[in-house]
Amino acid sequence: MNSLSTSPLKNESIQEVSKIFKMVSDPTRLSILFLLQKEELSVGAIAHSLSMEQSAISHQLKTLKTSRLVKSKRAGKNMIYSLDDLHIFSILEQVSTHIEEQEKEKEK
Amino acid sequence: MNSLSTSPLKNESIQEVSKIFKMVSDPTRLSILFLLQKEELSVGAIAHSLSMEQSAISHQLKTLKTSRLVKSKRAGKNMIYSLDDLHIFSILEQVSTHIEEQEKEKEK
DNA sequence: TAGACATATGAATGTTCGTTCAAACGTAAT
DNA sequence: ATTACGTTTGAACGAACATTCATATGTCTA
Repeated sequence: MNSLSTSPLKNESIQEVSKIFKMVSDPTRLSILFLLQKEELSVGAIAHSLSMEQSAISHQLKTLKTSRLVKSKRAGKNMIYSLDDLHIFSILEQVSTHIEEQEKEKEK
Repeated sequence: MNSLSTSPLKNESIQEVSKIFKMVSDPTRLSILFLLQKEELSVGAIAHSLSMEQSAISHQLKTLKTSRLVKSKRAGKNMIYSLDDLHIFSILEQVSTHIEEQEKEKEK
């Protein structure tokens, strides 16, 4: 695929960029990232805040960790998760702004 | 879900933001957007450039159009597609930068 | 060490999604 | 009108994925 690339990115990079986007394309994972932007949290705290099962959150945290977007540390019985990639947030904020501008357009 | 939101975005907005990210999380769609950043192109030209079937490209262009990321105009037998949303590109560029920085980290 | 609590793991399920194939549609030229 | 070309459309297939359930692992306390 993409044998005649004219993009500014290498073809392998296209794959990596899309992987990053895939991580934040799931509402649950996106919500987790927004929560962690404010403060580090345990799995249970995230699950409670999102009204979802601990297992589901744990699974998603694992994928986020594999993608190096979050990191974890143990605190007694709890596992505390926090953002491992702060750069991702300038991106999230930019998209949020994007959305807000489109909302305003719709109202016209 | 997310009944006790502490995020800076409304819960409905989380859904919308993830939809945008979903659009650019597919390598084919992402490649199309990068191609169109350079110049407007027909369906066949995109398909040839990516070494994919026209039908597959056409399907993806439809979803991109529905999401208002691209627009189309007819030129004889051809349909010419171009970007409809320029804002999305400052985001793509930012992620590209993000990737490049991570690549450098890996080399250490 | 036994029990309770927090988290992780793996299998199973249902759904979403990208691609392919075949056929239809639209346009231009002969 | 018929043919050729470019594009679209819809059904079908298979792969990817998010969630759930049951179970296992790890940690603290009594």
